[in-house]
Amino acid sequence: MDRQNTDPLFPDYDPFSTGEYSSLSEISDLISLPGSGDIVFDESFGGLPGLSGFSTGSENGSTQQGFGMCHVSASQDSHSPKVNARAGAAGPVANAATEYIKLPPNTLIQFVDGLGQGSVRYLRQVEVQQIPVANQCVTTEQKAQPHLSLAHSTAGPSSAINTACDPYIEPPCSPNTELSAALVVEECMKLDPSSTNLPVMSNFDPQPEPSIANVKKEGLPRSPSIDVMHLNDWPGDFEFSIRPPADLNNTRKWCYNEGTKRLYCQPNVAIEVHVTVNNWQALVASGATVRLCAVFTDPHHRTRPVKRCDLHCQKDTNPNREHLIQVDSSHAVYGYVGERQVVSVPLHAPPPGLDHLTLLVKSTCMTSCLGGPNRRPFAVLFSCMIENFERGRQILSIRSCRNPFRDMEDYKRRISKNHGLLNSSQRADSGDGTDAIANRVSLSVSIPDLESESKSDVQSALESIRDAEKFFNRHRQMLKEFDDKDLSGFRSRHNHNLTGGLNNGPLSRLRSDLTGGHDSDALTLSSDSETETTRIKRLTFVTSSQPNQAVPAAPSGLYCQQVEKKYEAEVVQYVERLAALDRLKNNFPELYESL
Amino acid sequence: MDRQNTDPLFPDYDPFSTGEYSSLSEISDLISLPGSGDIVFDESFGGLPGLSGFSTGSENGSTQQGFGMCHVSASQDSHSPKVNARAGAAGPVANAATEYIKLPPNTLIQFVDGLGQGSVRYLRQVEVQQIPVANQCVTTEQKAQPHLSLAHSTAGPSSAINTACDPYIEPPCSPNTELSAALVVEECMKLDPSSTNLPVMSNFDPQPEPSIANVKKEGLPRSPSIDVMHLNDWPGDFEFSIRPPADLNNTRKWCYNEGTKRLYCQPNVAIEVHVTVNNWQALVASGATVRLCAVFTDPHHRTRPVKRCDLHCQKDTNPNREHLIQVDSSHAVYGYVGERQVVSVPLHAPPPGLDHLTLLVKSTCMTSCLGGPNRRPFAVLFSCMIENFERGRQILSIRSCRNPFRDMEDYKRRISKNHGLLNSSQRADSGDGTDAIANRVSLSVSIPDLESESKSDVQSALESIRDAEKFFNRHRQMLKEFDDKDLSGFRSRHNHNLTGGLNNGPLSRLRSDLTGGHDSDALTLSSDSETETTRIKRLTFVTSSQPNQAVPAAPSGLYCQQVEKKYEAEVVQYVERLAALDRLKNNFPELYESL
DNA sequence: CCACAAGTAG
DNA sequence: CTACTTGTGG
Ligand SMILES: [Zn+2]
Ligand SMILES: [Zn+2]
Repeated sequence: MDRQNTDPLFPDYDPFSTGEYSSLSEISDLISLPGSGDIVFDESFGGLPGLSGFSTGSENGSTQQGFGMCHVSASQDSHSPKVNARAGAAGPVANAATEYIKLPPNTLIQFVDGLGQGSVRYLRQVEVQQIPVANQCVTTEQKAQPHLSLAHSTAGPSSAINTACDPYIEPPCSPNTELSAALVVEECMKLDPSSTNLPVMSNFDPQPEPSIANVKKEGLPRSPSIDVMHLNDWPGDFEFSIRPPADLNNTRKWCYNEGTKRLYCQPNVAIEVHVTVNNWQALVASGATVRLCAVFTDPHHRTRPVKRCDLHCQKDTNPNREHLIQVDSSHAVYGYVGERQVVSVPLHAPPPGLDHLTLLVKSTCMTSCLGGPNRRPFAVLFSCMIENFERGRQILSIRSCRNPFRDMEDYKRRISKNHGLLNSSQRADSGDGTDAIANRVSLSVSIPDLESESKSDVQSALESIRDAEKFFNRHRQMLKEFDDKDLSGFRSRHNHNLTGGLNNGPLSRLRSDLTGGHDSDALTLSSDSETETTRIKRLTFVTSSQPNQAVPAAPSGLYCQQVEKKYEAEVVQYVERLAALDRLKNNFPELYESL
Repeated sequence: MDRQNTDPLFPDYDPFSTGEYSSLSEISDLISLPGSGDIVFDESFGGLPGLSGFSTGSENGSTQQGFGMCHVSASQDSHSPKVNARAGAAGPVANAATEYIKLPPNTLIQFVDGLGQGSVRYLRQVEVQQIPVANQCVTTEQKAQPHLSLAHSTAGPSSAINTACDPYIEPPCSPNTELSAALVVEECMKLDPSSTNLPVMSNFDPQPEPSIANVKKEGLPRSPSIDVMHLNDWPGDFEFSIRPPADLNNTRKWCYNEGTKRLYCQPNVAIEVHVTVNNWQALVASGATVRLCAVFTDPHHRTRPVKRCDLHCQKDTNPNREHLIQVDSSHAVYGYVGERQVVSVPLHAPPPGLDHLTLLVKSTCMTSCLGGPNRRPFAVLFSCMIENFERGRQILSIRSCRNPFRDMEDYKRRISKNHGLLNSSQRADSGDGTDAIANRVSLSVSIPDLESESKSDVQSALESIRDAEKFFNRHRQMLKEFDDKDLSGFRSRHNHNLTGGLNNGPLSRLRSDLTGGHDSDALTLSSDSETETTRIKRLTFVTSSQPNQAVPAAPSGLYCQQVEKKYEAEVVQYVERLAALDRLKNNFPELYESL
């Protein structure tokens, strides 16, 4: 995976050029690994194009503010130390099971452990492999040596049950894995992820009796560290839950995808979110609040706080203008937990007849805002807080954009297309589409025999349709360019003829060319239903050098189109596409109508 | 022209809602017009969505920094005062001769004249009409009452000769017009611009003898006020001129459009610009410099300084990081003229054998940078400065973007397309393209008879080609959606059958549908050159209910394609497009090859 | 260099 | 809602 520097402001900076860097073993000497510890990537690292930070869970297993750490495990082989860490790559990251990014050279690595700290500038590029979540985090040489569990309390987000969450959000994983969604840093070497797979320890624990006082507070996450590593719904003892707007949406300002559980909304448009718990009295009496906090769903940016972009922040005049996520309520309290913006709304009993509270939640920036979310998808973490302890959480994935409906549809399309392409993406591609004219021949009706094909029927059908798309795409492009180029060049040369030109001038020649000479050249099209009165004067299709010929009579119900032989391939292909579509319409109307 | 609020951050704010505002006459009472004066729109005005400022020339007739003023002329009728002003509307503005924008209500208007100042909040919406440049600025009721010339010196930019400039740049206009490119504010009333047109006073003056000392400095623009209202080339006494990179460009980082005289370049990529004068000795001896200053080409933003965007400015670490336009030279001096960033490079004699100096000019932001140029095209004003007097100027229109080549081509395309559409845009459009299937019929071969058409031949040909484009576009879109939707729905329902399904299962049914049932249904295609060995097994085109029929023999050189009658229209149209293209290729190869 | 993403305008 | 614009990624 070659990642290029595409930063518009530093086009000449190549963070991944090779040849001048020392080896990883040099690094290991420099930092003289003491066995295990943490590596901190400082701000300068985060400022490098292509990478936005580096972090890992700390010993207490929870979140990390700002730029993170790498947990370092000393390898048995002292010559090839390995680093367990999370790395953040800027920009969208594919959901592939295994993903490699590269660390730019000259990254300043600060090493921290119990004995003190040091720093080292890492000079050589390195690849970072993302190990799928819910797999144990191990290094290559360490033969699947499972880390011992740190024995978290049974309560808390990591012991959640609800696994249905946004696809961007990693499924819940065992708290035993000290570093979930971990990355293995190693020197230019890719691992087969299957070799490092470990069985997932699913420690499902029965919920204790819901109560305020009796809960073991040591086991609950304390407020100053929001656990952003486990973005799974966790109703908790009080069955805290949120209900996104699941109903009538007459405006075009937001929409909700039930399948992906993602809310698409325009910025600064408040969305109703219903909050329910199982014991309003107890919670209200205890001063419980709902705390909202934005978190990047992508694990690579998980540890970075989600902020507003500078531009919109400056334009805003509200006192809470720094806050990306806001709640339209006079009771809303805006604050910070570390660098993370949070807004809290005290719980109060819902009005009689209702079992839920309604929060008017809005995002004040767009997911795409540069300098803010910066195209990184994020979610809002709804936490039920009692005395600064989190007693339940719910995730609402949010995409704040100008065209919510369009984007939701586009997303669905993309997903289904990716699914369709998954198994057939490796086939030999017919024609690379560099030259519309020259390649047209190669597109000629080379539909493989489906009967003897080893590929699945659906795949073959899909490829056929995809070919059709390419085909039309190419023609469209050609015509477009023709249109543009033609007239710009043409008009400049023949501009004097534009009005009142003679019939034998260049323009009339063009006209004649376009109409095929004169109407008597036109092929009469045989058709048994077209009447003379409805027939429109048509352009002819034979070249002017081709004399008109008698048209063979078409069988009833069929239409016979005569064209020059050189057009045969294209016409065949075109008609084939038409027919395939039509057949699908007839035989799978439910599929077709969904278009 | 209804302009809607599309600011993503204030979607609910409607600056143009009506019904709650007082009338313009109320305003007139409040400000009690003293005859004439200036109205100042403050920062809060500029912060409103849809408008970026309001300004006019002051009494000395030159530029205005920051938010500008309206010159107010008391009307004879005291009940309807009129305001002459320039208004700046955010966002791209069409180049139409007459353009209306609206002033949002509650705009704070500060009135300033010799007697003092006052302010008023203007409560009612107002329309502002842009009068084309080089027209006298008059108000409606004032019957074309020409302002007396302020008698500028004959030297200076406004008396320039060179009128060849970027299309975005307004042509030079007479200095007599106190407010060029002026706007007339009036209450919800549009004017016929022709009724206010005044004859343009073209005061072309012979150039005085070139010299340093003898020039009448009072007539030359002094440095603190850069004249941005006349963005035309003005070589001046010393024949100051610049030459953009007119030659070999092997990189893909920039390009130059000779026709529009616009430079397309990536940000932070230095471009060679050659500077020539007719007397190096005199200029160098007098300490002359070349001063570069960015100016928005659009008259609506002309008076606003061009700045870098905050994001890129913050990321930069150079001392000159605030400067959008930079010169790669150790002699470059960065400074400000008012709010405008300028960079000056002292002139020195070119090396022997050369007649020009080379400046390495670069833009550090993109034209599209939000918070900076913000998609507003700008140009670099090259001024030959001697003792803070401008003695010559040249304009270089610049577009700084990521894909210079693509954008240049796109621009050419757009221009030529607009030209092509200019006279035929009012024709009844066939099919609005909302439904691909339903509208396909309406697209059926309705090519008008070119012989009897009153439109020009070229226009007709163009329309035909454009129709073809639409046609292909529609098909492509349909196929694309079909592709996407089809498999997503299909796979979810038939996923269990994807491997090892029986031949009579749903998949085999789909396959059969796609292949037209079985191969024996295929129409054999009559063609006199296709051999059996090269023939590829084809999908069939008739529906399964349609029995196979004998294919009529095609005439030699022709190919006969039989299809169901319902496909007739589409096939006819398709073939027609093919043939039209081909004919153009044969008869106008020079046009075709330029594709 | 192409396709996609996503804001913007009519 | 459609088309266009324009940065981004492969
Ligand atoms: Zn923003
Ligand atoms: Zn910028």
